[in-house]
Amino acid sequence: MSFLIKRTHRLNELSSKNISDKVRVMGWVAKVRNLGNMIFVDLRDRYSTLQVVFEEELLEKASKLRNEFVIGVEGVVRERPQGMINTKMLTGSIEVKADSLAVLNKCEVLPFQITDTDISEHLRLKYRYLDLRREKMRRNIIERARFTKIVREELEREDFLDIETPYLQKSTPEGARDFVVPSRIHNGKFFALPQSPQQYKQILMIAGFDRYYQLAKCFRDEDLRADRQPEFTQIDCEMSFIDQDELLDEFESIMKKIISRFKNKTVEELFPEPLTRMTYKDSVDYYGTDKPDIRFENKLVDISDIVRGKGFKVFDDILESGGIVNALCFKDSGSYFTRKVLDNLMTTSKDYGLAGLSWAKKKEDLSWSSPIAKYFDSDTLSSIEEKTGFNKEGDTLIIGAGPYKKTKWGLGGLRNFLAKELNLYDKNELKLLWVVEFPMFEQSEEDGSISAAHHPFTSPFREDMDYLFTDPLRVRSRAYDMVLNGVELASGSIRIHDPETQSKVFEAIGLTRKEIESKFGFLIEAFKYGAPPHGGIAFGLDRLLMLLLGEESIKEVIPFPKTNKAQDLMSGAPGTVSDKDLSDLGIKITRMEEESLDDSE
RNA sequence: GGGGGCGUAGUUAAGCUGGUUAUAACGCUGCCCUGUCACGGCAGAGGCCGUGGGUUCGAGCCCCAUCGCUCCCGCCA
Repeated sequence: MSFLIKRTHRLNELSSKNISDKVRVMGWVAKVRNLGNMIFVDLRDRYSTLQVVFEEELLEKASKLRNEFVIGVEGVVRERPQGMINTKMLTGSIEVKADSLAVLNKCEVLPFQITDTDISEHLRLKYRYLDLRREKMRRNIIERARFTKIVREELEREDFLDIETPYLQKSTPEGARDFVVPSRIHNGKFFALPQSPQQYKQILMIAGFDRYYQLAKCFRDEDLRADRQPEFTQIDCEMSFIDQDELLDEFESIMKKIISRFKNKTVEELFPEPLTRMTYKDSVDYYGTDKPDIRFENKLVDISDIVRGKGFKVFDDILESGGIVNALCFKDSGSYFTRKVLDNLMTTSKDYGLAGLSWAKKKEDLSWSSPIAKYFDSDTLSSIEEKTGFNKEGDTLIIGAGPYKKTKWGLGGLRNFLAKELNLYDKNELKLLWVVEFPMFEQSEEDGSISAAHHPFTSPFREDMDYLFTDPLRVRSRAYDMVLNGVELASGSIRIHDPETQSKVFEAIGLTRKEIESKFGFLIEAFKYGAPPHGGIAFGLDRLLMLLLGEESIKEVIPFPKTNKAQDLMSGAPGTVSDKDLSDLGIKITRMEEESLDDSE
């Protein structure tokens, strides 16, 4: 190619300022429009798209071009003729008249068109490199980079220090299943990939790096969801010499700045108010979840005391055995809640773990249309109206009754479901809040065992310490979540920093002294050498981006995600390893599914 | 581990109550076309209807099994 042209131009650099310039451009053929004696090619690179025009002696060569060929073109930038300006294109007022054309690489018949929007996820993941050429994915990947840059800048502005922690760690007994890595040098022993850099970041606090952050890859060997991948990225943070309120203030401010900058808005525009700090108890009471979506009101209203002993046996039996009766009021929703919808809702409610559901609708004359109204006198009905706001024509009341937890969480699920159906919120609104005062422990429904609700390094409320062994479920923890539009965005806690408390908590979750020593001995040992008070938080980067970009799945913001069966369709991972590697590792496979023997796919 | 949805040309879909040669759009191949930008026109190729079994005179359609993808529950400190 010509030595007069020093370099290849990025397509977004070219504009009407370059008219008459001789330029070289390279990229992919996005579209060919062959008019016979004139061929237009839309050329695409990472930055933009540009129309290239082929005429005369280049016609024959250009007529062979197909979608996704990689080409290099030298030519002259010129203005498009009058009326031929494409306002949808960044470079729509200009074009390049080609003087020469080099086909740098051809492209086979594509498994899908780059411009297609409705491709099966299977194909997209198998040909991820093609998928990533699509406009939306290209934008998402670029936006991800822009976002992490803002994250780093805002954290570093507050003196957070980027420090790496190891990927090969010790396996821990608590929490999710570990991805395990066998050790060759120590046959029979294993590393685990980190579920989070939790213990190392606490050690960093003890080492004196009072503000740490890391964009840390984390690994959990659990089943996948639309918002869950086996490896994902967290904005992992830890800081010393703070109490919970200071920490929440600090991260509230940082996160508001990060999101606002990313959205090109001011903090005042996006988050005019300080964030609500809702207790876990209130969150469950009013929203039936620990991650409430507060873009819409519709709180759960407890009407247990109103209906108690009024002669409706179903409710009375439930209340007598310690259950509750709760209602959800949807204003002006009569046209949605047809008889058919209400019947279907009975089935839907079972998906959310509710045993049953009742309902009431306000008729034109403000009387009740409801299968249960006949059991109650008018005083009771008006008490319910007063407490729930069920008072205008077209209002609908959804009533659930049963054990406390099941009923709250069930109605909470229904609340989200119905809000979506009824379009009760603005999709573009961002509603952040804190949920605080989580319980320290939770009890397994299977075997009744006690485990840490957050993780066992979380500091319990000092005033609840007395219940640690007598009534552990009553102990509250200094753990907190940041919630965005009903999605858990971040999770953190003030940590334990003295060896005695840490040992007690390990004991409370049933670890023996020996287990504590072998798994966490180094941490307890470290606490003995001047551990500062500290706490931290970790934000799910993928989830946050998913919400900010309006995507439904984190696969849309991760360059190379796994399928729901935790496979990489492009590379075929996971695969088998050679017998030699296995024997080096001292590993013998005793049970192997037949399909995994055949690694050819 | 459990439940729901989907599987038909390269792709996205249609295919009625089981009935002739399984449709369409985009893509692909060839020809025509000098201002297109969803270019247009003409002609054409392309299918083990995921796979295996069954019911039936007859199956893309019904039944059973199986595989794959996907969503949800369990699980995810």
